[in-house]
Amino acid sequence: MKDHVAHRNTKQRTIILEELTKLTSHPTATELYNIVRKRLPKISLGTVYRNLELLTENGIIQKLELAGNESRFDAMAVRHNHVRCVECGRVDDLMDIPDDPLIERPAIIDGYRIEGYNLEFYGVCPHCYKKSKGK
Amino acid sequence: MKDHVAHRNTKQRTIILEELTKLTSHPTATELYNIVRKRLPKISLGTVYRNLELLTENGIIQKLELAGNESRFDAMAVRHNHVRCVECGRVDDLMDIPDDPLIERPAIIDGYRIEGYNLEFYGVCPHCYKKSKGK
DNA sequence: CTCATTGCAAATGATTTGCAAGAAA
DNA sequence: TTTCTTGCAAATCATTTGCAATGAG
Repeated sequence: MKDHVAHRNTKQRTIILEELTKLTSHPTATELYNIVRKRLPKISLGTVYRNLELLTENGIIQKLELAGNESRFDAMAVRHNHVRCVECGRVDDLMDIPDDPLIERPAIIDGYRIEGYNLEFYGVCPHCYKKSKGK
Repeated sequence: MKDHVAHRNTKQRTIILEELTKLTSHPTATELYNIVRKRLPKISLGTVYRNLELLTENGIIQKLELAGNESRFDAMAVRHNHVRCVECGRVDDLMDIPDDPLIERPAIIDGYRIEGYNLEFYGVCPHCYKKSKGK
């Protein structure tokens, strides 16, 4: 979209990407904002949103738009699936699950030019399962 | 959740379900509100939301929580997949696509008790494709 | 009578945007 | 310089909620 525009290397952008890369927790924009704030106390949440959007457009990071939930961000650009815990909301990677059966689908269904799909598993994470057994 | 509570048959609830059932367009709450308002001019958007939620909890209708988009509602309670047009936002049913390959997955992955998944295709609908060719 | 439900308005929560000041290139 | 970016605050958008009044059973 904006391939022709010169993007500048700002301190903010660099640190946002650095901190996101350190995390495997798929933070929300606000969570990442709170982390980045430790290094850049003056940064604003709006800047975090703008940069995450830009990095996503450039394919450097991935935006996980979870059904009915706050978006989360993933520094791993390689496509892979995710599981969301219905209890605590955490999101984990599912590297083992191949997404091939869906990729094989025809590119045109019912007249639609299919561009892709969103697939998201949900369930109870090990931690919350352990807690619920304690009841 | 509320199986023990007595639900009352209100005019509002009846008409909301009636109108939703007439539609195959998977309306948003606001779209349905505007339709229902023709029969019940005093109804409020909040009432529409509350009833759609209740009907969903009771398994009478389906709430489609689309990644990063407004929720839409479907009077067909039988599970089936959907495609969303990235141009105009409309959502259509995909009755032909079986979702079996995913159902066969193990119930526990990486420690997660998998309860289900959200799968949503996206692409360009026939109508928008026709328009874009005209450029 | 009771209490689920409604209409209304205000509140919430996530995300976006307008704008003047600041900083890359 | 030029113009992309930022910080800040206000705006937006979907959805939820508090509350007094209403109505179904």
